[in-house]
Amino acid sequence: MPELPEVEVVRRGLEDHVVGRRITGVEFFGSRVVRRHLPGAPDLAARLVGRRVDAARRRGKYLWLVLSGDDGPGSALLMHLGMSGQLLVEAPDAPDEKHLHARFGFDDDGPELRFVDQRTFGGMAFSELTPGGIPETVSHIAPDPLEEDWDEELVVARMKARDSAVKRALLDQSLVSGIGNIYADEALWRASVHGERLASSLTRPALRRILGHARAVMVEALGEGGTSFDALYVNVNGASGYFDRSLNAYGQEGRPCRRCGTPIRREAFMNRSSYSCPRCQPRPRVRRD
DNA sequence: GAATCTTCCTGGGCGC
DNA sequence: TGCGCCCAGGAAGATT
Repeated sequence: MPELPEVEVVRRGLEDHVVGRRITGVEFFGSRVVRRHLPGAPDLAARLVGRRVDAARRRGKYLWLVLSGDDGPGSALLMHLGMSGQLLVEAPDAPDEKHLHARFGFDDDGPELRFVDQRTFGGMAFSELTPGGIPETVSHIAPDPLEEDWDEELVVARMKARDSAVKRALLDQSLVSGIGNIYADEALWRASVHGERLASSLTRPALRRILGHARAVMVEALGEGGTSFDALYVNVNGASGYFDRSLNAYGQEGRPCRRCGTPIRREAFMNRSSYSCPRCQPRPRVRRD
């Protein structure tokens, strides 16, 4: 599924193939893809037609296309890929995908942009931008570790004040964005910390280490993800090479830990799964869910 | 106000 | 073969 590195690959693809082009046609298939745009699909389409795409930006797993023609901070088409969303740049005569939800045509009659989503957790909406250039509807989302103005010390301080499990804090997008279940497990494995440890019980250096590992693993994934996509195909492919070769914990149940050889365990956590090494990442004495 | 839980959704994989 | 169930995931909104 698309995680932050994959979303960044998509953003770069949009920068290459969509920015600078003027939208001339918009089609939505079904209403679910625009469920966060309360005025509905016709309203969203009307807001987009005739607008040029000036930039493609990202925070965490949110993507947005900055639209031309506004005074002030501007406006954008905000998108989230959810679990299975794909943004594809394709020839207009290419066959429709089974789970096609939206199609955008441009004034140069070149490749169109399509939003395809099997599990329909993804979606899009129109949003005004704040003076800082962030869509208003996601202004509560904290910066992600790959942003230039990422303030690690601020995040460490806020985590230190958290009376909840450190993995829960890592997944809280208002604290730090872009870290999903996979990268949370990988960062905690690298730091040799169990995800149910209370964030407030960890030392500041330990929290720094965890955040540093989260950033590092995403940078490494971005490096690999960036090479596995065709230039004309803005793709999202969670099953690409990186996941097969480089994961140390996530999805590795029963396989030997690459550090100590102990079989990786899987545990239920927050209605999903957590993977960790029983020896390197001992569970805290008092379990917190 | 903070922390936690529920809900949304589809299709692959599995057991029977 | 076909049916039913479980699981995966992010984030908004509801609940504690």
